[in-house]
Amino acid sequence: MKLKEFAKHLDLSPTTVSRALSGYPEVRESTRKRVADAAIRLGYRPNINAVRLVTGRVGSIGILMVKGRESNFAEFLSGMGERLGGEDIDILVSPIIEHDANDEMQLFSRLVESRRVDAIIVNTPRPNDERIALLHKLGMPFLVHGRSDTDVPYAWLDIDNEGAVKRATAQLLDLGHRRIAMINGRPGVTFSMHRDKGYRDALVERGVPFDPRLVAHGGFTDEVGFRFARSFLELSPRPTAFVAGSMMTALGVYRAARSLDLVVGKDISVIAHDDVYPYLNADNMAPSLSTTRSSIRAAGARSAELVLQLLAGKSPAEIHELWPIELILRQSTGPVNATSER
Amino acid sequence: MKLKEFAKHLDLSPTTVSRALSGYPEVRESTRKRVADAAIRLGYRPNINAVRLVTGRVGSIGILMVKGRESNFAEFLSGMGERLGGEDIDILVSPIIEHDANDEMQLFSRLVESRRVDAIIVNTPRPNDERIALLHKLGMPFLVHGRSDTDVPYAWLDIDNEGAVKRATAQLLDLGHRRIAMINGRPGVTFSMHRDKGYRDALVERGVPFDPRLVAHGGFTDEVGFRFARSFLELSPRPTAFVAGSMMTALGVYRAARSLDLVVGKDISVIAHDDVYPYLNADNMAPSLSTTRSSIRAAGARSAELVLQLLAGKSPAEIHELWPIELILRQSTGPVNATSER
DNA sequence: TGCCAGATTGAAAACGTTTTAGTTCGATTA
DNA sequence: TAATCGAACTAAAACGTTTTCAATCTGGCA
Repeated sequence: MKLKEFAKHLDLSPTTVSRALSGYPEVRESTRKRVADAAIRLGYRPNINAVRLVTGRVGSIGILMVKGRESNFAEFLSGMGERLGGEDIDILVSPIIEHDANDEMQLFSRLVESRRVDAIIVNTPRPNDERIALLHKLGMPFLVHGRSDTDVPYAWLDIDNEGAVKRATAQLLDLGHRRIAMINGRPGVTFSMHRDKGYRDALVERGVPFDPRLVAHGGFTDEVGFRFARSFLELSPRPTAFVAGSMMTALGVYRAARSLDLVVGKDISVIAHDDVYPYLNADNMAPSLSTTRSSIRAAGARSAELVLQLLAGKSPAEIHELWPIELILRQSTGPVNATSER
Repeated sequence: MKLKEFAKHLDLSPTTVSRALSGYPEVRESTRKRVADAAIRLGYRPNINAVRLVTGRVGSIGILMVKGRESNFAEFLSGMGERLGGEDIDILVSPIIEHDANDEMQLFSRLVESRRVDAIIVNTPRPNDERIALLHKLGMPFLVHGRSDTDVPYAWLDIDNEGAVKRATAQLLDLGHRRIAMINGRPGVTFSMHRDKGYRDALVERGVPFDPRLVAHGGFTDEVGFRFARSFLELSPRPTAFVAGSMMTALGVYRAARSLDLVVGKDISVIAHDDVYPYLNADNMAPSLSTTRSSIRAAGARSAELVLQLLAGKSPAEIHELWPIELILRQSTGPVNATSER
């Protein structure tokens, strides 16, 4: 059913019908009602592509899905979904095969130049991220989940990674730990660097020397957590505490401890960052895991909201949100244990 | 840069330029090359919405994201991405807030009637799924990931859940287990029913009586696995083996066992279904976990391929794929242990 | 030379809306 | 009474492509 045909049914012009459905003021209330009812009854719905062409607005937000970053991606996405559920706005997911910076830039250009999306969400930025420069140059509204380090003004939402890790590390120092291992995220991305800084700052403040051999970088998997934890625990003297980048990494650390007959919470302490997955819960781990906690789903929901504000005309320079992170102590942290320092 | 302007630069008509870029045969090779080069140099890209309007093709595949089903969703999505990476096709994710069947139907109607997508993927179907009936009626191409039980012809890709669970259960029976608990997925969806059937059939074939108290249904979370496993293990006599619906559930079972000082692989046996997540690996669990294994990411990739075939005109009735599942035995399964039967 | 087929190219219609620039009509104002 | 105004509506242009139909050009052949 096309607009023209539908309008004829109603004995109105397409103009009036279009205005009635879009809620313009210059149509009589009774007419509007009549149109709205008929639209439902006859099942008329505007062809979205015609609308997009003529208005220039697309009604969708683009986001890249990079292989290997999907666990967080899903949570973030469904957070966006929570906010966007009622709105008439879709999420356009552009899959990207390799994490090849060039490919990614191409994809952004395509998204922008072919007018597929009204705005874009950039995730896991690096310092001086060229994606940010590109989008700024192209004049496409965008929100960065995380932060970069660049002259370009941009809208962002980030959690206080530095503060969180600093607090976690300080907590472990307060418990008497001096050899604290850090299993961080992939190298080169801003959030890993912020976490590194939080870790070092905490050590420096207490006058504990920084030992680069106790810091590792890698993806957020059980496997990575296990490997690094094992190799750290083979050092002599070995670390008595771990700061882990994710729940998955922490699972690996737990496993490494068990494999060496060490008891988490007694022989070694662990604090991990918890992105809050629906299927895995820090309280439920054995022993329960101390965490710095921040729901990535909430970040997704808020990001969607901020994008809407951006689209409503708010200046990117006014959109900067840094979320504080709570530290939740559970059973995986305890005072340093003399027998375990070997 | 618009087509008209771009064509003027080249001293050609819009017609010829359009044809050159779309690869029609009636344009001279030298002209095509000239156009293609200029397009890159000048950064011309057709306005996708104009193209969509005039061709009626949209170049995107729709999929609903239902809250609470996201862990598998991400893997499936990134599988789709693997296949769609090179194609000029996007994935449109429609978030849906509540798992309210009515809402879901509305959303499907919207997707179809406003011409946002060329095809739709339906996931986690129920028997006699009304979504399938709707899409069939509306004439929208769609692929079901999983199976329903309906008269409507439809294209589907599914794994052999029934066979997998039957084999897993049979294996446990072969090891001498007689009281085998089953922690299945959510009730009412087809795949859970198929798994239930596989479980029962295996018991029946060996003449072991079916005990409904040993079967539970729930979401695929650590929490659910733990709760059910605990309550099963408090039965008397308690089960000596578990069939778990997912890796997450299995983590919960492991935890329940540890909490009761039972050793997995000796005191109790566990076989779980592994959807193959990048961040959690059956080999890496302690003890390593026996699984029925099928990559949901691979299913996503293949689904994308099948949708492309559907769009190329292949009949839905010809698209039926049932994937066999391998059973991989690791350390979590062992012969029934006399001391553990209490 | 004149004609024809095939190879290229172009003009204009079409896609289905929204929006601009009116038009109509009754009520209000001077 | 004539002019003005505002409310409600409409005709037609515009959005940026693809595609249909037609025109032109080229070389081969009689």
